[in-house]
Amino acid sequence: MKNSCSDEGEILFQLNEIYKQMSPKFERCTGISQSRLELLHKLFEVDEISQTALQKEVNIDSAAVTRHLKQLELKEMVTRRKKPDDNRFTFVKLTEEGREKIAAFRKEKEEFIGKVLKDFSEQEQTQLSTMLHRIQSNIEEIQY
Amino acid sequence: MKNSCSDEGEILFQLNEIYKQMSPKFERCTGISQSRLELLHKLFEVDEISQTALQKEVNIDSAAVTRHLKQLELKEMVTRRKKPDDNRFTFVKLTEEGREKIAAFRKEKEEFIGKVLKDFSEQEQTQLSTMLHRIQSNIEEIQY
DNA sequence: TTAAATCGTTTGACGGGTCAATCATTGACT
DNA sequence: AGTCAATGATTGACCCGTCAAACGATTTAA
Repeated sequence: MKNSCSDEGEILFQLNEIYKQMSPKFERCTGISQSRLELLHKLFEVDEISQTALQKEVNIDSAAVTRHLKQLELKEMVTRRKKPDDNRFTFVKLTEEGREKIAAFRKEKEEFIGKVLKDFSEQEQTQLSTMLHRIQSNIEEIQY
Repeated sequence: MKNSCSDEGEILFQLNEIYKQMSPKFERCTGISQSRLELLHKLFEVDEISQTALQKEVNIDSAAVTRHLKQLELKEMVTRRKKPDDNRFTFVKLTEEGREKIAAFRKEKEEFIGKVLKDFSEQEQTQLSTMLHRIQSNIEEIQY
């Protein structure tokens, strides 16, 4: 009750601010957006995967996935082809060039993460992670 | 080093997920977006304010502020007028209707926050808030 | 076998954010 | 006074996300 104006609201606000401040810096430092890098990471782990399968791994709309992949195709980081025995599916795959570039992105990302979590002990990190997980669960339970 | 794949990366990922999952739910539950509500909150605290002054309080682009205010004006939640002695400025002010509506939004927001932080003790909340502040500071230090 | 339902993908319209260019107004300088 | 710079607001182009509608391909059912 009485703390609703001190910490409670503040935390939501902070989560928001962190996101808004971190996203653009991440993009500048690493040279790629978080969403797109996440997409590439998933592609890195597999050989070839259909778009919907990929979409389910990442938390973004299938429309957005299509658009990302189109642009990545233009940049020749991925190739796409129809699944031979079921033309509804399109398979996506990293190009050699793509695989190489990802390594560089990963490195930038690691550096970035290190800066964000500077001065956090391992213990603090797990503690924070646990709390964030609890928040995530709470959010999941909220129904519209 | 060795924990870079366990917690470190996970935390950034979580912060992202929380934002992406929370924002749409917030909007559905409260009936207004976080940014717009923040704008209204600032307006609530003052009588009349110029757009740039408002923009500096909130962490969004002045172009976005202009667009928000135009829409809020259409909905008759705010009024805008040129500053008499310096026509470059436009002053913004809540309408009576606007002030009343905000009360309702606040209530919805409080409820929402309660759900997000369910089962968090007061101590845990301050602990979390402190850590988030540290992260914010770290982010601020990062230069492009 | 044809009609309907389903599935994966794509597209269009929209909301909301950024940056860069522009406009009107005002202030400062000569 | 007249020019030039600074300031606040606006606009246009773009990125990235959503939803809903459409489209082709395939499967199901009559």
